This record gives sequence, C-alpha cells and structure tokens, in this order.
Amino acid sequence: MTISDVAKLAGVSKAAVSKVIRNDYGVSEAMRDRVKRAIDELGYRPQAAARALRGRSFTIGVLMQHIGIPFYAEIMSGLVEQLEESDYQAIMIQGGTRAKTEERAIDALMDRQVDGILMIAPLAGRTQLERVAREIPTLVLGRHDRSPAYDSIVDDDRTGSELVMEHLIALGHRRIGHITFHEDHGQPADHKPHLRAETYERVMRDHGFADEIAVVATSYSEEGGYRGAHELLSRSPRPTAIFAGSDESALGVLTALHEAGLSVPDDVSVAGYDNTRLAAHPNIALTTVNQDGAVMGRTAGRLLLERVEGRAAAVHFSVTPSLVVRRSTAPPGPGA
Amino acid sequence: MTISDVAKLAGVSKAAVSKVIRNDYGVSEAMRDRVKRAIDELGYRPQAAARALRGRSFTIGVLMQHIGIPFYAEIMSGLVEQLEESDYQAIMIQGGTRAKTEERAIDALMDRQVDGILMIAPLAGRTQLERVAREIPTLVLGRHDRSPAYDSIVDDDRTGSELVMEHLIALGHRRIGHITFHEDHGQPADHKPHLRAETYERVMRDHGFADEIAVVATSYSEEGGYRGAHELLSRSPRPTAIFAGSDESALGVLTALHEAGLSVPDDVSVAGYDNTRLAAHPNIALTTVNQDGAVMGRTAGRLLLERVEGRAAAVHFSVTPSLVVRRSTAPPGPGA
DNA sequence: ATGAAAGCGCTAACAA
DNA sequence: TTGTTAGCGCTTTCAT
Repeated sequence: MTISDVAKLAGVSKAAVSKVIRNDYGVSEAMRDRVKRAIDELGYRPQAAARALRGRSFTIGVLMQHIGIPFYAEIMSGLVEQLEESDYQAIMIQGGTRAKTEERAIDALMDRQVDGILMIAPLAGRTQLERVAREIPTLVLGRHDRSPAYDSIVDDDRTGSELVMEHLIALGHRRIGHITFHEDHGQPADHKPHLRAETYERVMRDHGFADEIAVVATSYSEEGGYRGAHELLSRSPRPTAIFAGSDESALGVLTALHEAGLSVPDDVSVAGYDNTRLAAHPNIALTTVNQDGAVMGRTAGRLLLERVEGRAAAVHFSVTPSLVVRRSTAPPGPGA
Repeated sequence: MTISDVAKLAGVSKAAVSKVIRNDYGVSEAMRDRVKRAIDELGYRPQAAARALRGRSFTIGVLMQHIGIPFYAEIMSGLVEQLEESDYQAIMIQGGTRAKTEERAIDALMDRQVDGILMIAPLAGRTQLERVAREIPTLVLGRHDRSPAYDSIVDDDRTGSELVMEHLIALGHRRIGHITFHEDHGQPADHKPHLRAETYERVMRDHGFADEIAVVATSYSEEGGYRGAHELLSRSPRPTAIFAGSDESALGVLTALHEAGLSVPDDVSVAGYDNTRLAAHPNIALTTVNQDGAVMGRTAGRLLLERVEGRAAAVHFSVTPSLVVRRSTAPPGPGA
C-alpha cells in the first residue's frame, strides 16, 4: 500500500497525490476529491520513514528521565493536545538518570529524524544541548539556564513562592518555617529550585520577619519533609506555619505533625509546591502552587511547531504559577 | 553525514560500510577496522528512516494510556534494560483513554514502521489487536484474553490473591473483608481484575469461612477504598482484616481506619495489591503483592525481539507475583 | 494544473 | 571478500 497504489486508483500521478496529502497548492478541486476518495477507499497512510528521507518525519521527540512522574504526564497531555491539530505526533523516550544513557536517548531521537525535541529537565550540559539544537529545533523545559540556541520554558518559582508566602502572612503568620534540599542531591546545579528558598527568605525580610527565618535543608522527598518538620518543631517557639518546598515533602510534614499530636491547620498550617494529585485528595487537602504542566506542554508544542516552520530566534517562556488554597492553611490558632 | 562519506573516507564501498554496521558476514578484519575507524572519526550514525525504508527501523513502539503511572515506569525500565543489549530502541506513545485516540496512536506507530509493538492494557478489542498483529509483531500486556495472533503477558492475579489470603489466614484471621470495584468502572470487560475478588471468595470457602465472606464493590481508587472500608466497618462484628484489591484503595482503607480510631495492625490488618511506591513508604508499610513490572518489561522485550527475528507461534506468559509482608498485617488482636 | 523523473540514505541481490 | 546497482516510498524540481 503505497502512494503509487493511490495514484493508480485515482488515475493521477504520484506527485498529485503527494500534493493533496500535504495540502500543497496547485491542485484542482476535482483532483483533490478524486485523490481523497482513493485514499479513503484504500485506507492509505503515508509512511513516515519515506517522508523523513525527503524532509520531515512529522514527529516531535520528548526526552524525560523517566515516565511515572505525574507532573510529566501533565506536560504531555498539554503537548499532545497542542499537536492534535497538527500532523505531528509526539513520541517519548526515557533518558534515565545517567548522562551516558541520556546521550544515547538523544542520539536515538536524532537517528529517527525527529523534527523537534522537547527535553524535560535534561542532565546534559549547555554545550551538549546547543550541539543538539544546531541540528534540530530544540526546547528545554525546566532549566533556568538560557541559550540563544534553543527555546526554553521555566516555571516562575519566584512568583510561586511569593504567592505562598503572601498568603500565609495575610493569614497572620509570622513564624513560618521552610524546608528546602541539600545542594548535592542529584539535581543539576542550574536547576535552581533554590529560588523557592531564596524567595522565602526575601519575603520574610521584606515583611520585617528576618528574625523568624527558619530554613531546614533536607530533600524534596516525603522523608525529607518528615525530617525537616521534626527539626522545625523542635524549636521553641515552634513555627505556626511550614512552607515545604514540594508537595512530596509536605506529605512528610503532615506525617510528622500528626505523630507529634498537632493538628492541621489549627496548630500548624502547611503549604506545598507542585499541586500533585495527592495534594488535591480530600484527606490531604494541601494548599500548594499549581505549575500548570498542561500550559507548559501546550506552549512547548506551539513553540516547537513555530521552530519547525522556520523561526530562528530563541524564545524563553516563563509560566506563571497560581496558588491553590485548600484546608491545610488557616490563621494561626489561639494556642500558637 | 551519510554512509557515502564513511565509504569515501575509508576508501571502500557503501555496501562494505553497511555490512560492518550490521555485523554482516563477509568482511575481512582489515576492512572492518578501517571502516570502524572512519565511523568513529566522523561520528557517523545511520539514519533510522533510511534503514526503515529498506527493512527495519530498529524501533520498538510502546503504547500506554498515559505516562505517570508508576507501574508502567517499572515495565519500561525492564524493557529498556532488555533492549539495551540489542540495537533496538523503545519509544513510547500515549493512547489516551478513548478508543479513538488510542487508534490514532497505534496508527502513528505503524506509520513510523516500528518493528514491534508493546501494548500495555490497550482499550482496543481483540479484532483490532489482531489486525495490528498481522502487520507487526505485537505483544499485549495486562489483558487476559489470548489470541494466536499476538503474544501476551499477564500477571497471575489468582496466585497473588491466594498469597494474600493464605498469609492472612495463617496469621489467624477469619473475618476478612474484601474491596473490589464495580463492573462499569471504565475497565474493559476482559481486564478481569475480578480474578482477585473471585479468588478471595474461593479461598474463604476452601477454608470453611463462607459465612464470613464480605465483599464491597466500589472502585480501585483511594476514595473507593475509603468508602469500602466504611461499609465493612459498619458491620458487626467488624472484620479483623481487610484485603483491598489495590494499593490505592488500601490507602483509603488506612484513612478510614484512622478516622475510626482503629489502629493498624492491632485492631485491623490491611493488605493491598500492586506494591506501589507509597506502599513501601515507612509511614504506610503496607503488606501487598508485588507484580514485578521489571520482569514483565524484560520478558516483553525478549519476546518482541524473538518475534522480530521470525518466531510466528504465539507465546503467552504469566508472571508469578510475590507477597511483600510489611507492618500493616499481624495476628488479630485480643480486642477482635 | 498536472506529470515525469531524480534522488533522499540505506540494504540486498548480484557480479566480479 | 569486495563492489556495483537497483530499488524502498516519498517529495520536489522542472517540464509540459
């Protein structure tokens, strides 16, 4: 089943069929109709490989360390939604957690002649990324180091953290603790999620609460939040609110509070970051920051298609997060 | 950068280079060396599209409804591990939750000439799957309906459920409740996770506890477990153990027990199914059934490569699960 | 507006 | 063992 079969059935040339498929100009209405009918009748679908050999593969490659991360699923749903209206298809590939395996995955995408690459939080250094970007339209998501060679999308952690802090302060909190992570925790240096901790401190200072600043550096995992909360609660007086740097760690905070016999939000308010699925669960009801992965994914799709269409200048996009207030935050209780 | 460049640099023919790349026979040591040196010097990599046009694309396509499901990530890591030693690469594509979008995703894989397809819990009916399998080596994972047209891998829910039940009974439990899901909960009819409920009932009968059978049908979600537990606890006398059909629902059970002021495992033992990441968390420590997605993934890779190499007869694989005992199960307490 | 023909990068059949 | 050559299915000039 090839383009020749369609041409034969429609009684036209292969070139004509090709034009119809690609919505190229220079085909009469009658021609278009006949060809389309033939295509439908045969159930013909062009082979991507043959098309790729002459130009486009109509494929967008997405690189991620692993599937299984809920936030990535959101990004993908946005991307797929955006690409749905085009002729492009997204394929995903796992890069793993080592530079070596990631490189292999990137090569695999290039071998397959993808028309664009979306790299979600890649490990590769800027030089490497630029090498890829020279060959293929590239968009890097979640890295705060820009390059004129590729587009980028970042979440605006500064704004997100401000939203949390202003919310807590407006509720009347002053003694607000924060849980961040150690430098050497497997995150590339330029991921800079430290922006959250930085912003926490700045907002505290701006409001004249410099003396109340209490930061614990563990990790963004549930267990890190658990340990961090333990340390914060051991201080006297204990904080009336805890801003955990991620939802995962906020879950650990909730566990620690529960074990300590403290209730949320009456004794301590808790806020997270990321708006993961569990945060929305009625039994958790965590106030958090929504990064809107779907918007990021849609934007990524749009920017990549623009690149494929010829845009050369780099675009850097910052997605503004929003605050999702749930039951885990409230004014400080009388006991605090 | 093509095969011609390599041939020119090495001073040999394209065919010779091609043979070296494919480890074909009929090349002298000297020839192989010269060609390999040229390949390295140029950093040449063959284009998958061109290869696909003449035969193989060296690509295995994986279809899944969504990424973001931890169990799928495990399957993928097994698959990737298996394919690592071969020249094949796995690419993933999302089929979504509607038959329409899934079909489009399958078509996309076929358009891209993948050499094999792994379908994880597809929505498509058997007829459709067989249509695909006629064109491309196909393996269906997680569906209990077999076909001579494609290979399949299923988890052995019967054995897994028996492991849970025998464990609870060995601990001394008699009043064991079970939470399953409603038929019409979005699962294809032939997914048959009802095997878990069926096995629960059978084991209860086999041990002479037919009178104690207590099944609630809600859903396999956290919220379903929560509601299910509420209903089971309202019975008198209440069960001393609850076997939830999934870890997700077991989490809901834990919440319900906690709210009811009952402790786990002193008042009630709880067991789940799937061994998700949260089940392993020290704060949860849920006894559950490990399906070993990695083994499934590795097996899938092996079977697909066999098919690609020419095997025609269908193979059906059942992966035996294992019990993971954690702190959520213990002998019934004195109060029970 | 339509079609003929060249060629994308590779593999495979055949010759040498 | 090595090289020549004819395509794979499509797109893209370039004639007509």
